[in-house]
Amino acid sequence: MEWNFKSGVPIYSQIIDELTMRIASRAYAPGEKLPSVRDLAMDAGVNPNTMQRALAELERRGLVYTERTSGRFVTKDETILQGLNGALAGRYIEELVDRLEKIGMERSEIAAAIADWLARNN
Amino acid sequence: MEWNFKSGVPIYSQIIDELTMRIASRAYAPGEKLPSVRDLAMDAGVNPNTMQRALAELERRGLVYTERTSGRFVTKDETILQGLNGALAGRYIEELVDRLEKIGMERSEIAAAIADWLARNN
Amino acid sequence: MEWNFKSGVPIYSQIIDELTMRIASRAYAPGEKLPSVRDLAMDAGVNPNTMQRALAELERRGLVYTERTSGRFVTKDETILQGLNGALAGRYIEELVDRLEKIGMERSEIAAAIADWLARNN
Amino acid sequence: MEWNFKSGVPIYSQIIDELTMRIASRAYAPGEKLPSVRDLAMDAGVNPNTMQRALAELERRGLVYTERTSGRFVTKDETILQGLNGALAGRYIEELVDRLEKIGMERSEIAAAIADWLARNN
DNA sequence: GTGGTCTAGACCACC
DNA sequence: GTGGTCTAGACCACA
Repeated sequence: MEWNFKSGVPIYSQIIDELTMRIASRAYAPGEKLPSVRDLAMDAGVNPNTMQRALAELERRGLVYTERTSGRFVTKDETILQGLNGALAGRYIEELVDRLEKIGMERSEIAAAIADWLARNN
Repeated sequence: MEWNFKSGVPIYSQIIDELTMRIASRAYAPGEKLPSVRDLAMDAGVNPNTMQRALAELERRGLVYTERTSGRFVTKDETILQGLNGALAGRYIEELVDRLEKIGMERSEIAAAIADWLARNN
Repeated sequence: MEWNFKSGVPIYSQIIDELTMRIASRAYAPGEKLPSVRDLAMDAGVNPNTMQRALAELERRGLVYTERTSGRFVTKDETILQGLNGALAGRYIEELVDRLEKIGMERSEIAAAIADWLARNN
Repeated sequence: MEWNFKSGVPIYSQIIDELTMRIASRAYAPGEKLPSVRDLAMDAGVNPNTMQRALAELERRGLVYTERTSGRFVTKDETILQGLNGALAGRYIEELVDRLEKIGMERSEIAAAIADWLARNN
């Protein structure tokens, strides 16, 4: 697993994104115990407090839950996990469209380009 | 314009990507004179040698050309600029598909999700 | 049992309140022997002198009595215990009304809100 | 204004409660600029980070909003402020009922005691 | 000046 | 060992 942080964006926010992605992709499976805050922090090369902050936010969003003395676990709520996929997909698609519009493509061209790409790389 | 570099990826390569994007999006218009290497380097907060290396590569790719005594200019070759758009678009689309596959979506779901998104955000 | 002391209020006074509450709620039953001053002090994390002062005041109020050689006991006088309930209830109710007035509610609104709450949580 | 913190309860959480109360009571009026994080922190005798955390939570709840470089302001959204009153009132009433039940009173006695108190102190 | 982020290091409760 | 809280102090962007 790689932890590449862009400058100019809060690290804790990038951590949230990365962990969200791992949960959505089931790299961290539902019900699975996450590494400890300290381990995750060391792995990512950040301060435990920073990792703690990211995990607290994930908990607020219902993606993980805390078992006081034994650790944090990925939610088993499939409703949340499904919604997660939809939300992430939407964000990613929007980012693509933004990028393509930024280089001057119209919505119709974008749709065509994607359809074309998918046809050629199926 | 922002210069946010990810760690773990060669800076000069990220510079190439950024400048390519600016040329493709016509932020640097065809025939326009680019800022000096020194200015670009300072702006990006990198060593001038690094910026020089990136520009040399762009020149090799035909995106810019050097006027010996007066500086570097964006190519006016529309064929190249058009091809650039296609290439960039392809890379972006591929990245999206990768991301969506990473969170467990099938090609068919991906196509559906994009079509859906475009329909809802037209 | 928890002993959480607010700063800014004399500890012995908070101890009196807490013990009064325990007696009113029959957590310390009528006629029951209280723990020793030293034990109570250790449990509350205060100086034995402080606990002693609080117990003396409870004795003055007739809530406990001292059996010279065997310790302190909760009063068995039901009149006192009943009065205690009334007094405590009055204090609690007053505190609630104060709080609600502090956030801008009128007496009539307060009465309505309480009635409403009791109806919904019966 | 007093800042008395109970031990055993996170300070930032008590700060949230206190500030919520001040907003609900219009001690901090809608649209009013709050003191700076640093000033509030000094006033409460806590670390600025602790105050920051509390304010971030209030912002998440929509009670305050941030104007990047000029400070934090109380929301002007009357809907939120009204809802706040209801929520706070509910919490306070529940706490009273809990207390009275703890000293052995039945719901019917509680209702009677409150009605009685209000009648005597109108 | 403002809010926001990050780190380093401490201490606590829980089991 | 686990998560949670708090402090002290630094640095940044913004206007």
